[in-house]
Amino acid sequence: MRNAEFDREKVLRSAMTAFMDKGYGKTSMQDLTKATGLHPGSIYCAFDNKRGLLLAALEQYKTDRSAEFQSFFSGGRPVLVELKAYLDNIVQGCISGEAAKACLLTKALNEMAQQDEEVQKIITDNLASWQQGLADVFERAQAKGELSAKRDSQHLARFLAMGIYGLRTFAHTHPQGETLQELADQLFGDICA
Amino acid sequence: MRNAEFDREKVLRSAMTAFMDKGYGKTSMQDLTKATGLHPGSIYCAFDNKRGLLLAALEQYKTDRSAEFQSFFSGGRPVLVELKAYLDNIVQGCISGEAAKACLLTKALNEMAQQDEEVQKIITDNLASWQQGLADVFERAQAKGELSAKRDSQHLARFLAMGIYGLRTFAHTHPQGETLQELADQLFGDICA
DNA sequence: GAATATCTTGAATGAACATTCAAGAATAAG
DNA sequence: CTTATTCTTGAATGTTCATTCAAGATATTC
Repeated sequence: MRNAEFDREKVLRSAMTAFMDKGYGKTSMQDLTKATGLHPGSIYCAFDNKRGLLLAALEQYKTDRSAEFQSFFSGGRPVLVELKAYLDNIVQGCISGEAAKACLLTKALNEMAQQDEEVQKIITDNLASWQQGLADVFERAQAKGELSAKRDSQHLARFLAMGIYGLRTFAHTHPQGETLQELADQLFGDICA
Repeated sequence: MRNAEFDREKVLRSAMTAFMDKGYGKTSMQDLTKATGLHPGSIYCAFDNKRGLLLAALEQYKTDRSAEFQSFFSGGRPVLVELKAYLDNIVQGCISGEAAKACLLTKALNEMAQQDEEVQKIITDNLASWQQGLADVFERAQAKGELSAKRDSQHLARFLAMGIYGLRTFAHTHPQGETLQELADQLFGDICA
């Protein structure tokens, strides 16, 4: 007997950032061995192949981001205050340029569209549940009377999701943090008016 | 003496769609010879290499989209009506799924970010001039009294550009046309309120 | 119509890549 | 300590890819 030596979470997180930096296609197996510290054989033993490593990384990404989301909306403060903090955090991520200014999901979605149906389904499912999370937030804000119930929470969530997608792409063209913060503030204001 | 036999514009347009379908990296030279009808040697003679073909395709894309933009804002109708038609046209493009629902610029930008500085600069310059075009439209609407001059035209253009980027990414996850049209209408309404 | 310049063709080249595998190393069980 | 099991290692494999180039084809010029 003998146990695997590597830390699965650490490996998946480094694979994640490698994929985010270069994209799935341009990330070579050599890049991945360097990033993870694993040798090719170990990767193939643990994850089948490069695509399997992507799938596992996506799973880990989902776990990590869900936890992050929960921590932002723990309920200690007014819902809209929590939402504002969440948005500001996204803006900061765009500014710092960490991991090519894109989340793994949207980056991979842009790359894989119409090429790998299974991956695409995993990604869109993840994004849909994130969007549902936003809808729940709006629902809660409306239930607590912080937000007019005139607009449907699902509508609001869709619009915010669209705005966040757009913000990330916009960040690629405008690295200036001030402009991004302004846009995010306007987005927040339009939704919570 | 002898002149080149192929139609440069046709070749570049087919290269454009090939790059949009698969992305630059995953579009092989074989794909490109099939799409353009040119043999490898001809491509290398005319465009130096695969990257050169991308650069030329980007140039053609800029020309084509500029012409399209001008045709939408020719001035025959109220500016805001023209703008609405322009937005609806983008929504239709997203629905039909033509060319992976993304414009070549944003698709390539997502793929090349932090990898090819020259290509990135060309793309961001193109996007900046498109955004300036939108700002000019808002300026004109304000000058004609169709739109309140309270908000800066540059601000409005930034917000609309962000919305359109977001709409395209959103379309990847939600193929339903109804939702996209709703989002576009809300975006238009928020801006031209 | 001959000469010349240029373009076209597609097989050949070498590099980069994902993947495999057999040998070696390390741990656990007896 | 010995044996059995599993993990690790990294060179080898075969494929795919961008790129090159020399031979062949075609148009223009004189």
